[in-house]
Amino acid sequence: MRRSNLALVLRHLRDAGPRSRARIAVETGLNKGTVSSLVAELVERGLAREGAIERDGAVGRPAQSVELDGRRIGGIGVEINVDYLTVLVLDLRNSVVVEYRVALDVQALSAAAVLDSVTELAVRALGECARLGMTPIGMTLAVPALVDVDAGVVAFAPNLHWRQVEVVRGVIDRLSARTGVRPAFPIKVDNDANLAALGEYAMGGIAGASDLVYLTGETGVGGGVIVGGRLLRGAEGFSGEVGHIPLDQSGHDCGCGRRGCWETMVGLAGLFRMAAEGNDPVRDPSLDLDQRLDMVRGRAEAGETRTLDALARVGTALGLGASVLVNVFNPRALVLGGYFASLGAYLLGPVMRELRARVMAPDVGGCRVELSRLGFTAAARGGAHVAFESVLDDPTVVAVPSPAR
Amino acid sequence: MRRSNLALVLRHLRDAGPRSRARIAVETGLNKGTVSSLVAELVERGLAREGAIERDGAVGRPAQSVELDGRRIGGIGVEINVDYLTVLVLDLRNSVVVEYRVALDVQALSAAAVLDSVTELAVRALGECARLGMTPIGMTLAVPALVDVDAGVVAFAPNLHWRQVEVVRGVIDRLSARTGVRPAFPIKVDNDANLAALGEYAMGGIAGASDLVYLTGETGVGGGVIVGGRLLRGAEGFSGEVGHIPLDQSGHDCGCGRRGCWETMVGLAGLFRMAAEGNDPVRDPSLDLDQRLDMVRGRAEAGETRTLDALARVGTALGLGASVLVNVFNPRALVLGGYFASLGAYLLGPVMRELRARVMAPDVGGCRVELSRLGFTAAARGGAHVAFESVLDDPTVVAVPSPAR
DNA sequence: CTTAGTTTGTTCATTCAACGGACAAACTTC
DNA sequence: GAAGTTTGTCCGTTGAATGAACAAACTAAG
Repeated sequence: MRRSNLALVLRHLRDAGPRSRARIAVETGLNKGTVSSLVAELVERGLAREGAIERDGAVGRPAQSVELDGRRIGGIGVEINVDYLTVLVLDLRNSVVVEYRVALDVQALSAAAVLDSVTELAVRALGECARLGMTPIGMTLAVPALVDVDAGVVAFAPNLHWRQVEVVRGVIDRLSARTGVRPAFPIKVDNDANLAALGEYAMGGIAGASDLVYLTGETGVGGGVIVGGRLLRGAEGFSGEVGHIPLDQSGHDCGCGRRGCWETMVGLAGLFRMAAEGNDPVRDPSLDLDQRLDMVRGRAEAGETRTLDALARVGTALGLGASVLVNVFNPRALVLGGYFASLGAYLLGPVMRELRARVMAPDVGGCRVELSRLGFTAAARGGAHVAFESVLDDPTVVAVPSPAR
Repeated sequence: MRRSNLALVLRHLRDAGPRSRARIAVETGLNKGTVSSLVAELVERGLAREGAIERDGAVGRPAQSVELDGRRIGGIGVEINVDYLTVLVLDLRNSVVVEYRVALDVQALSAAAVLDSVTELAVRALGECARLGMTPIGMTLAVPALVDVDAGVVAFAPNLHWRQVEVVRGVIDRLSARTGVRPAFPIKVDNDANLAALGEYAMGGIAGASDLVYLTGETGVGGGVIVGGRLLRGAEGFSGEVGHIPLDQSGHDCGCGRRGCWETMVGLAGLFRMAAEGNDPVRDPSLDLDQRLDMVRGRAEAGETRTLDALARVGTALGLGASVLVNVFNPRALVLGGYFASLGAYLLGPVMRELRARVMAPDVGGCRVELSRLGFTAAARGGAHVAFESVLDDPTVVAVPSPAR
């Protein structure tokens, strides 16, 4: 009971912002005295603090504002992707406190070597946390893969060439070896699109939309879905496989062995194929992906017809597939991430046109289409954020600091 | 606190079956004394009762079994479909207590006339409840339509030719007029496939599978999805629109104005088109649907090639579309209802073949495919069942009967 | 047949935490 | 300067879960 009311007040403080005890009492339906006691405990645990005195000219005694104190605890998010690692620490207010990003050719390295690098960055981040007086409360790794979340194992990551990698155990062992103690916080792995969807939900442009579909354009198409404020995982954790919807039987061959899968139409390979001839540097697989994308963007900005045409076709195909998801989920928002976001200016028009034409519910079912503003940090942010769920559900997991010496 | 623990014990009793107080205490983590007190209150409210004394040869004092007492309260489910009405009363243990079914050409009648008939049947069902000493606890109407659940309004029901029908208000007004008092229980409307999905979840062959996709084959294809034990509704309640996934651009024209929608391939019209020539009675729209379906089944049983071929093609198309949903949701079960269930013997093979070929997760993601055993009562059962959710969430909504005179 | 051991379910004193009301503090308004 | 308002704390009351003790109803062993 105490726990759930502590959680209630803490969540309210986070969602509604700083406010007086009296106002919290009215808004949560709790008693004033109860709120005082709960706030005192939250302050003691370093999760809340008193802010300014609101002397705003209203009659009566001025209110002593109470606000979220994020600085005492940190959530750590790690993203392992094809050519980079990101480690990022968030405070309870979702501000980025620490961010490291290093280029790493993950495909060329063994999983063990990659986890070594991850550990390296994590140790640096933990050191920085300690310096700032932050207690790390949890760490989540985002991987573009089918992930067995409960076991902490990456089952299959085609783009990393990983199969059955015990990520959680690997990281725990390495951190223990490096620091001499087992990490005191929980460590998890999850699919990158899932975590990015959570990141968008928690701190993106449409934060708080409790039903949203996140699509990320990379080599393939990744999907993450929030339903009723909770991440859709499915019975075995394999949900969100949207890339292989068969939308064009006469289309191109897909890596999955079939024909005309959605990702052959809207994945990066599809874009490059449509945008340029075979000998064009845009289609040179030895070049850096970002570089090739930049070339596409440059040509589009210059008004090159073929490029614009390719983008329009990708946009139409994106809208076609998105309409399926919008019909099925009726989300409040559709968030486009990955390269869909960086080339969004050219895709949004066709996407909206398709959605308007194909979504059965009136006015696209009230669904807004947004470009991700979190860019490539969405997954790491989502990962860092999940650590806070445990605190938001039960604030007593944050220990009361031992009395001053 | 009291409420949530009452709910905890009641749910446990329903899900786990009859058992002693001591066992409930162990299994719920509550104190023995607390459980005694909670059970006493549940008995007082007529939701539980003492059963047999379990003298099963074990050492120690024999256990006094406690079981769910469903008989005191009833949930009412109504299904309004193209050519029939069903009204059905369920007790808390999901047994059918009363069931009425009448043929009604809903398309030919005004919405007002249909609601009159619904009221007629509901009054009969309420009378029967009273005779059995049952208190009606809620009533839900299932309609094949886009429904605004919060407003209690059918927004659009193409097959009934309804648009913006205030169903809930209409039924409340008519019941009030007929009985002289406003109904004391909440009345709701919802989409039929949604309610059927809930019915399958609560009492179908795979009851308790907290992630399931329900597909019903009728004129079109209806979809209902349970995610994490809760019905997927979407931001505006328009989720589950699966019939218009564009799977065959070269296909037939769809009523929605586009081409090659999934339901042109697997809806009844598609089946009849593939199974017979234009002048065949199977394609005579003036005949009864059930009759035409019986003809198809008869020919299939007789081994007629063209019919079997058509069923195989429908099965393949069904599996193709289902693979999209299984990839997106990764459900524990896919339940086929409507005509998919009655002709399931001929569809299951091709469906499974497609799923195995197209679902990315290993072994179809652990998804079982089941034919609905609730048949055409699934939606009404689901509707009757939703009334119990409020009791299961807060058992105090069932009043303590006033002391004996 | 008696005694010991086990399990069930109730009773009761204790404890935890929310609630309602009283009240002091700190303001504005008249 | 008095009256009115709003905030936040204090404190006695209340509702409900807990733990321990205990009676009841059995089995098992000698």
